[in-house]
Amino acid sequence: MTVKKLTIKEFAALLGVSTATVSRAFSSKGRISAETRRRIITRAKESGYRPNIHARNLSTSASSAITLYYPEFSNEEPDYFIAELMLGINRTLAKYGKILQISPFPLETSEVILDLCRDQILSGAAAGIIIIAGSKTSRELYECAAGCGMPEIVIGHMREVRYNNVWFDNRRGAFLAGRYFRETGRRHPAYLGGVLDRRKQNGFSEGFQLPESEIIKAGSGFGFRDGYRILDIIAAEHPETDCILCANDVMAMGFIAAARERGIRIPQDIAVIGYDDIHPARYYSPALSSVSLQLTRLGEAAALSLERLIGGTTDLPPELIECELIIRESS
Amino acid sequence: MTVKKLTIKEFAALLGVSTATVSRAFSSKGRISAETRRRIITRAKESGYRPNIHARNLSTSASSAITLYYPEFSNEEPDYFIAELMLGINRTLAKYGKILQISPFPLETSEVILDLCRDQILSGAAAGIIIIAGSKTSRELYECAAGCGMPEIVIGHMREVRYNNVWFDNRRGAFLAGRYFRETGRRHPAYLGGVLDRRKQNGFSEGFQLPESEIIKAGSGFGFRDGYRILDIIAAEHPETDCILCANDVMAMGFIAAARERGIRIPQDIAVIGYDDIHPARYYSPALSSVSLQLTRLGEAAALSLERLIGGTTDLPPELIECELIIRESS
DNA sequence: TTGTAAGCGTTATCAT
DNA sequence: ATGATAACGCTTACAA
Repeated sequence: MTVKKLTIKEFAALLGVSTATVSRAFSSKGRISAETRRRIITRAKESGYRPNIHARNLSTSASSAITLYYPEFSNEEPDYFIAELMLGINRTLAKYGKILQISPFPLETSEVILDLCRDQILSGAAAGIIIIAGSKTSRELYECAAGCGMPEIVIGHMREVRYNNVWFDNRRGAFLAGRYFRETGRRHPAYLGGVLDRRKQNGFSEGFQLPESEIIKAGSGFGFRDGYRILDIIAAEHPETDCILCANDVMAMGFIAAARERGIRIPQDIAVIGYDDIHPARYYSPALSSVSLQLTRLGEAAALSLERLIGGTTDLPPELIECELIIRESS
Repeated sequence: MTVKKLTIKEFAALLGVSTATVSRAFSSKGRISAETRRRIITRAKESGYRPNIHARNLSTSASSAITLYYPEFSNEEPDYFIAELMLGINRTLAKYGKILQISPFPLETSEVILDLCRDQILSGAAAGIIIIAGSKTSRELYECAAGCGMPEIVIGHMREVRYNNVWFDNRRGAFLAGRYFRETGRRHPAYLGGVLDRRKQNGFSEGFQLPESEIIKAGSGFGFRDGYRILDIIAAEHPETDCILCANDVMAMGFIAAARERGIRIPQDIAVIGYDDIHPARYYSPALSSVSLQLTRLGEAAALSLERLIGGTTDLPPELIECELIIRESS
C-alpha cells in the first residue's frame, strides 16, 4: 500500500505557485516572503509533501550523511571503543542536521570489500567521512578520499597525515602506565595486545625504564575472550609477571575474570591497567584503572572538525586530545 | 583541491560508447556482453569513474541505506543494548550491500526533533527503517513510515503492531527470573528500572508468585549510574530485600559496584539478575546472571526481514526470538 | 548487443 | 517576490 508521493510539481500546482517558490520555502535561503513560506510549509504538512532528498542531493551535489569507517576487530562482540566515539560524533552531527552512517570493515580486508568502500566514497554518498586509523585499510580509504577531494578526518595516528587529524598520544598513555607501575614497586611488566602497537610499547618501556625487549608481550586479539585466554600463557610462561598493561579495557576485563577463577588476586598479585577508559571500567570489580582517551570528546572533536572541512575550511591543524591515567582499584 | 569527477557522459565519450552501455555495465542486469562490461569496469577503475549515487537513487527511486531509530536513554553513556543489536544488523546488511544509518532520538522528544525524523522518513532517504519500540516517539515514527509505505521492521513490542515485528517476550524473561529467585529461596524481591515496563513486572511477579504490589520498585534511568545510586534507596527503605531483577545489565553492574563498596555480598546477601545479557555480563565480577535476549540474533532477524520487505514481501508474520535465563555467579 | 532520448524531482539562473 | 526553465547524472524503455 505504497502511497503515491507528491512531487514538487504537483504540490506547486495544488497551491497555484511555481516550483521555484516551493523550493525556496524549504531552502531557507532564497528570497521569499515570510507569509508565502508559512503558507507553503503549513500546506506541505497537511498534504504530506516533503522534498525528495535524492533529487535535492543530485541538484546541489550535497549530502547530509557522514560515514564512519572503522576496523571491526571482532564480529562477535560489539566494539566499545567505537560506541563511545559514536556517542560524541552523533551528538555533534545532530546539531548540524547530519546523520551518521557506519561502515565497519573486517580487519583482513579483501580487495572486494575495499573496492566496495571505495565505491561508496567515490559515489559521493556522504558529505564527509571519518576514518579510524590503525589498519592498512584505513590508510587506503584515506587515500581514496584524499584523491577525490572528499572531506575527511582521521581519528588516531596515521603516518604522514599532517592535517585534519584528531589524535591521542598512545606513547604518552602507555608511558604513564609504565611509570606508575614502576613507582608502585612493580618489577615484571607485561603488555597484552593483539597487534604490536609500537608507540604503546615504546612508551610503556620508557615509563617503566626497562628496554622493550624485557617486557613480555602476549595476545592475539582485542576482545574479552582474548584477554581471558591470555592468563594461561602468562601463568605458564611468565609466572613472575606482577603488572600488566592491556591494549584496551575489554581485554583487561577478560584477563581479570580469568585471574579471579584461578585465585590470582588483582591488584595484589598482578596489577592491571586497561586502555581507553570506557564507561564500564569504573563499575567493574575491581574498578579498572585505565588510560582515559576521552573518547566521547574525541568523537565530538572529530565531527566538529569535519563539519568545518565541509564548510570549506582546509588543512585543519591536528588536534590532540590529552590522555590521562585514571587509577582505580585494579592497580 | 576537489577533483572534478567524471560524469557518465564524459566517461562514455572517453570510451566511445553510449551512456546506456556504461550504465548497463554497472547495473549488472541489462543485456551487455561480458567483454564490454569487463572493459568498461577496468577503464572505470583506472579513470576513477563511479556512478553518482544520488543520480542513481533519483532515477531508480531506491536507496542503499537503512535507518535505525532508537531512543537514547542517556547522552553520556553508550547504549550497549543497541550496540549488540547493531552488530547483527550490520552483519546482515553487509550481505545485501546496504549501509546502516543511525538516528538516536532523545527520550523526551520535542515536536521539532520528531518532525526532523519524519522529514527523513518522508524524504525517502532510506530504503527501509528499523524502529526500536518502547517510547511514544517510536510509535509516531512507526505510523509515519506506515503512512507513506516505507518498509519498516519494529524491534520489540508495540501495541497493535501485528506484522513486520521481531520481538522478545519480556514477560517470559522476567517470569524466568522471578521463578528462579523463588526456587532458590529468596523472599524479598525488588525490580529496578527507569520506566515501568508492565510486562516485565507482570512476569516477574507471576514467576515469584507474589502480587505485583508486594514487589519493590525503584529506579529512574537505565545507566550504570542509575543502578549505582539505587542501592542507597534499597538499603534505606527496603533493607530486607534479598534479590533484585534489573531492567538491564548495565544497571545491574552499577548496583553491584555500589553493593561492593558497602560490603554487601552478591549473591549471598542480595542475588542479582540483569537483563539483555550483553557481552560484558559474563566477564563481570561476580559474573552476572542475566536474561539473554540474543540481541545480535535479533538484529540479524530484523535486518533480514526488512530486506524481504524491501524486496516486495508484505506483512511478514511476527518473529519471536526466545529469551533464556543465564545463571552465572550473581544469583 | 548497443544507441537514443525521455524521464527522475530538485535547485539555481535569469527574467519579470 | 515570484515564475519559467535549464541543469544535475543516472536509468530505462524503445529503436536500431
